[in-house]
Amino acid sequence: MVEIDLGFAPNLEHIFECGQCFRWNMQPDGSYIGVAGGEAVRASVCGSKLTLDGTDNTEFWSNYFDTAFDYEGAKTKFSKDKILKKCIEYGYGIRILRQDLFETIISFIISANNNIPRIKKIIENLCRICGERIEFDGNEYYTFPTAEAIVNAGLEKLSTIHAGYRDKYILGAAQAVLNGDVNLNEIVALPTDAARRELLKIIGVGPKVADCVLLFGMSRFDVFPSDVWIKRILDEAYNVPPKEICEFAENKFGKYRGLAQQYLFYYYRDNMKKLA
DNA sequence: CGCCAGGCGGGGG
DNA sequence: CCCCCGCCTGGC
Repeated sequence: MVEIDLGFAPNLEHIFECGQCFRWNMQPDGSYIGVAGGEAVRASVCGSKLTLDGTDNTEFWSNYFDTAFDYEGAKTKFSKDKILKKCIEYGYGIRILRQDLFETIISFIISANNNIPRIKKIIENLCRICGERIEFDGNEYYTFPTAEAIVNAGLEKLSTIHAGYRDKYILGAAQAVLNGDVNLNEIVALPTDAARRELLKIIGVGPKVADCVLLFGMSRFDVFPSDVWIKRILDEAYNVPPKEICEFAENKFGKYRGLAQQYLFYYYRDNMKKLA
């Protein structure tokens, strides 16, 4: 078991349901089971700590939950804005997970023009057909596949994961990573704008997917992913039209604007749901 | 049945 | 450069 001290009582729902990840599922007892780093683990809250059953790898999971970043400091600065303050009070436990880059690219290619329940199903199907089987707590789970495993599966087999027209994008991205056309080790070393340009070369990766990859797979907090929800939210909350979102976010929220985006998104998505 | 859901690629103006 | 259309699939 691994214990992680996040400085205050963690809120798993805030972390896992804010739209950044697809492989964590709430259990009947309120804990979450997820797969990352080749391990399946159960995350639960124990007092002020996050505990992970099924692993001894403190180093990996401390990095995954980004224990180094000063969330309290960022939240204090953000709270000068009344609207953001309200969002932070609602989703105070949000953290940006440091997810695997390749997994994030493939996952957000799948996310395009899609909804979360279906995205999760497709990713689980993908892992089942070409990930590695692992066991945890009497059940079977599958690791996220390597680029090589996806290429070896081929398009015909990939068509069975029900990704629709995205299956060829998944295959193409995996091929590009495998043959070196896309070099992930080089991309992570690039400044954000240059890294974005490289990501946009991948067929199936547009501006929104690229920004999600930068934020969730590369911890670049200086991006502000803008999807239909964020467009609605910025119009409603700040009266900012879509074309001005990028500039507005940079000026208003500063270098950690990607984190601000998560607080806004989490609050307003729940809030707008209730209205419907 | 039609519509659309946390975009994107491709084609035409 | 911008805009517009079609798109796999599943749910309503």
